[in-house]
Amino acid sequence: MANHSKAKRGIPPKEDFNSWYPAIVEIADLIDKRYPIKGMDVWKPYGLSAMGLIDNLARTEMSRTGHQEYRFPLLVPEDLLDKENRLVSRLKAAREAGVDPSELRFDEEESGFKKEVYWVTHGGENKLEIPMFLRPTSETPMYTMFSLWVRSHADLPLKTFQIVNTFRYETKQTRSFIRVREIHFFEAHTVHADQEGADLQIQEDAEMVQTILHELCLPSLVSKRPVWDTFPGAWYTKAADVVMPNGRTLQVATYHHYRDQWADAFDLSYEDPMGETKMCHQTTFGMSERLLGAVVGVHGDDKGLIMPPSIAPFQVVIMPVAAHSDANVLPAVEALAQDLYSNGLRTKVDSRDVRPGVKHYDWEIKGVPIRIELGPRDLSAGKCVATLRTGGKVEIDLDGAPTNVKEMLSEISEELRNRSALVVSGLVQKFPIENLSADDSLDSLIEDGIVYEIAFDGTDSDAELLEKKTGLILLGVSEDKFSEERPCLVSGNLTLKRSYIARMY
RNA sequence: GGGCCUGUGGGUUAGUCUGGUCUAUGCUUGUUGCUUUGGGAGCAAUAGACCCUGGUUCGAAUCCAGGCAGGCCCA
Repeated sequence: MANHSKAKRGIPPKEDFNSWYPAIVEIADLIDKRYPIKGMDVWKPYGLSAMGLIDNLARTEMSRTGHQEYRFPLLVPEDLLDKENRLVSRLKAAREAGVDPSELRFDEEESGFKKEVYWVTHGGENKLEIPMFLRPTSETPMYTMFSLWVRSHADLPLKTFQIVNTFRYETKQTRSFIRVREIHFFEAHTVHADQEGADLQIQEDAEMVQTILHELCLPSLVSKRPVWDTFPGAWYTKAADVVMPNGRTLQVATYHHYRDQWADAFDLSYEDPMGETKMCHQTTFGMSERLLGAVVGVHGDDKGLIMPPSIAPFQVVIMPVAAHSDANVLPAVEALAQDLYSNGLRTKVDSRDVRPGVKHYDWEIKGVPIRIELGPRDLSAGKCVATLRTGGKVEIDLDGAPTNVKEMLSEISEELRNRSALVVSGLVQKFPIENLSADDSLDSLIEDGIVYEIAFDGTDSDAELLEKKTGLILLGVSEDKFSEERPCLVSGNLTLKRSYIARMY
């Protein structure tokens, strides 16, 4: 009977993550994938609401740190891209010139977004003189304007952000929230007088990412990306990766230090107090609906989603029970809802005319943290029954319910943090051998779905060997260094650098 | 970039190989009525589909070609 009911909604077991994930995002009514363009899903109210709450976590952080929200146009004229491409190819040339050729990777690709954008070539019937593309990210449009806005040191720092949709013409397999063609994108861009200003900004970004991930109850691995994986035009790139239950890592946030490289390309300079013209230093910080994808993937279970209370569209759902047999039930439910609501809790009353079990299952699938039943029996006792999505059922007094509920919500958050930390600690393991050479066979040693921790301090070609042999990708150098030196997996050099290799989304 | 597979009501599925009683099956969902309400109740009625275009054929969901859409694997 119990098994039959699961099959009804068709949720595959979470063990089978590759089937579970795409099923649950639709069954929980976050999105509808049936729109006939690959990688472009329709956001449904429940999903959009959760995403909006995530956006607000970001907005809160932005406002706390003195960023202002802007909105730039969607279309970018092609000629603006030239600046960006010149910058990228110049940096690439410089890098190749300054580096021992043996350290270079063989598979250097053409940089920039040129091939990955959607083009607008016509206005009505007329072909456009200068084609335009849909922003894949907004450096180009923003910096074009920044160079008009920034003139003096008094204009700095300029701290901006926007939350907009961006577009990438993905040819690879798309997955809801994880790899999409229309991206719900958060991007913060800052301009500073000098490198120190930008350095501090990068620190601030790192803190904001951790604050947001804490709210979402998600652990992460923070790494400085390898040079070849650095954002085009950036001095360096750092990223936070969340380990999904199938052992693949999902990059959920990146922040880039540009130094003055982009400023140079966009003529972004200012006059300092001495009257001298100087180049600006810049940073960017980006996140997307991948945060929601990580929440879904990490916290959900066989029964459905589990929403962290901070972004649950409904933190509490109240279900009247046997309201037909006692006229006092509905008013009591309304009073309780009002009490919770006025105490800042996102509350929903489910008074649908269906059996209580249906309501339980529905809200369980959607991952509502707390479900409250209130019927004649409770009413006479002045109590109600609260069911936690993380497990357990308790009776609570109607008097002072908001305080109780808030406590339970923070218990749920803690529980989610503990659970996700436990899952990750099982998925991240030490590499099976200490020294890797070209002749080693790893087939029997490397386990599918595991993130490996390694000591690595090799060249680009060492990294290439490592990636080829393992079939995994190097995330970069972790913020979290080893406490004592260890030999690099490939080169054998002693190092403190801790790195991870994994299959990435 | 290379290879493979699949398109049947809102969802899922039978039928396709071997063309014809297919007037297209079951489950689920939707709607209506009765009934029921402390974890997916029941009965009845009703609604809803062969991706598109062309071809082969007396006859196409079924075979062929192209298109569109989706999925999988490898680099």
